[in-house]
Amino acid sequence: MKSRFRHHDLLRLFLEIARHPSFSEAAAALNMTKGAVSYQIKTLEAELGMVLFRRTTRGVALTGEGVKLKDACQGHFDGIETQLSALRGKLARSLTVGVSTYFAARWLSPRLMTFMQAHQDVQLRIQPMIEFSDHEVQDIDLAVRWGNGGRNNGVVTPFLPSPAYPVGNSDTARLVDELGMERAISQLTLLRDRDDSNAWSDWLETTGLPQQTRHDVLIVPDPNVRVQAVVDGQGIALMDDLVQDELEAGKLFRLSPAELSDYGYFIVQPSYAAVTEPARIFSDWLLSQA
Amino acid sequence: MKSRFRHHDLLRLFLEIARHPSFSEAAAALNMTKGAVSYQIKTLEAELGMVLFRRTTRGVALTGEGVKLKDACQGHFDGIETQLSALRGKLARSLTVGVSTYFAARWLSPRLMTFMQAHQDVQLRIQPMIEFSDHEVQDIDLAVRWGNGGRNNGVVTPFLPSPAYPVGNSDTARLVDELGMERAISQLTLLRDRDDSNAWSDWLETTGLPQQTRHDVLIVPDPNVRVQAVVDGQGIALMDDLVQDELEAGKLFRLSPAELSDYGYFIVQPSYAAVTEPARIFSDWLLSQA
DNA sequence: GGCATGAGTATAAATTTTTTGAACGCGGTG
DNA sequence: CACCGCGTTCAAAAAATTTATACTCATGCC
Repeated sequence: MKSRFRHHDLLRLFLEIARHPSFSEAAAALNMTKGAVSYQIKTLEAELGMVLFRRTTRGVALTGEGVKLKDACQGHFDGIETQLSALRGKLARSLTVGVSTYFAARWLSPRLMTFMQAHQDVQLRIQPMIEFSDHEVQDIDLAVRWGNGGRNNGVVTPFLPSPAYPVGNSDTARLVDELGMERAISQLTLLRDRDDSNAWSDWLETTGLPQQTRHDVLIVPDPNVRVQAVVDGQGIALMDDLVQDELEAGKLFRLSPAELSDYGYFIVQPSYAAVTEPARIFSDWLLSQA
Repeated sequence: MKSRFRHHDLLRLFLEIARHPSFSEAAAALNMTKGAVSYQIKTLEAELGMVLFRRTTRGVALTGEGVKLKDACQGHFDGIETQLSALRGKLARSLTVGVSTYFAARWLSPRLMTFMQAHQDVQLRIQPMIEFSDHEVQDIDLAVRWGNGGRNNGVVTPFLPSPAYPVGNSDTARLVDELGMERAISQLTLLRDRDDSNAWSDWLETTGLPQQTRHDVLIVPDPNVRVQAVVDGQGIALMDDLVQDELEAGKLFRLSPAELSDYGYFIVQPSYAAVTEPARIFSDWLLSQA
């Protein structure tokens, strides 16, 4: 238990040195001094309790034990390095992007083809993501988040401004028409995206309407589900221009001209993830598409 | 090419740390501080350009990449360590002893059985050795050499004194009888064991006979061959009591009472070889048999 | 809700390991 | 017989690792 796994680098170095006919040549090839090579091999020999090289005045040659050791290890180290570079390579060309299904379906999907064609070498995975906290357990390299940019840990870059405004179905819209927003809102369920989201209170502040402590708020984290809930008359929600289709089809109605103008989509580079080349590329592409 | 193979120990350490649910626990198990563990993993992550662990406030868990890396390396490292200990184990129980065929046949052979029986776990190999310089290329752990102990590089232990005296066949013996040693010797070929051996000149000095520069010396390195050459009347040689059989059979005759009393057999522990357990055991056994 | 707990991290100092650079000894070569 | 190239050695320097300590943060327990 005294020495804890401290000889694998030495073994790897030994394999390299064993390829040369002398310590001096090996040292030159490896950018070391011959003294260092001598020291390292001496250390390894002591560690293993065997003599690996026969020293002569013209150079060195492996002993029988040296040859056996070389044969025993070479394959394994080659294997490690092969798999390592395979992993590195695969990693260097793959990218997992966390997005909501809402954003994926309504904005990303239609444009994705152009990215795929321009960067066929990038292995892209679109990972559905509801809660932000999910990325921590899903090994996401990059995320696209909706909101006003706050409350994210990582590097946040705004890329697609998309003001949010309240929408409702036709019945709701009629109610707002009849009673006016201030009275109607007290009768409607406010659909929220997160427990701690302050989107509604931000919006109320924007309009000058009174803040209200309410009990009937309903939390529907997934925007697609939230849209459907609104269509079904479950309440009203703050949505953005990505519901264009529903607005045009008459399934949803904008209830107020007031909007949260600083809301939109942000690229989040999680603080725990390394900034890989594909992440940069995808990030740039997103910005170019906004 | 900047970093030369300096991450295999880190990988091995990573495998070990990955077995624990937290850096703190891993650190305790490995006799390190958690700071050291944190530092090492950070180093490895930087080296590989990937994040291996997800850090939470309760501990750590492997990321997807961490799992892949672990799976990729575990087998290879296990393989290395298995083969290493196999090699170490085999080595620790094997022993190659360099001896002349002469000594092997006439002294060692008859006694070897007792050693084999007493140490059945030692894998013994008797390596024929003519020239001393041979051991350098034959990975010999221990050698038995004849002579007066000089001219060996390594630790030399005298173990079997065996004075050398001149022997000849019956014709030669008769010649010496008739002419006396001093006159006879000038007519006889002196068989030598090595080019640079001074056994004959040592002997001549012992007897007080004049040194002679001669042209007809014949070098026969192998003692068995030398014995045969003497029997065949090729000349005279300095031999020891291991030719007892030939003396008793009347095939050889001792030509003079003068002998080289400091000659005999020596155990040589080559300076380049590690002193292994079996080498020590065999060495002790030799001494006990003398 | 406050606060002790245990996790990973950060930092600087201490310690250990490795490398360097300049002898040196050895042995083969011209 | 001097020279050259090679491996070794040694002290000093440099680099790496470990330690000790403090810090942040989320969790769990009153």
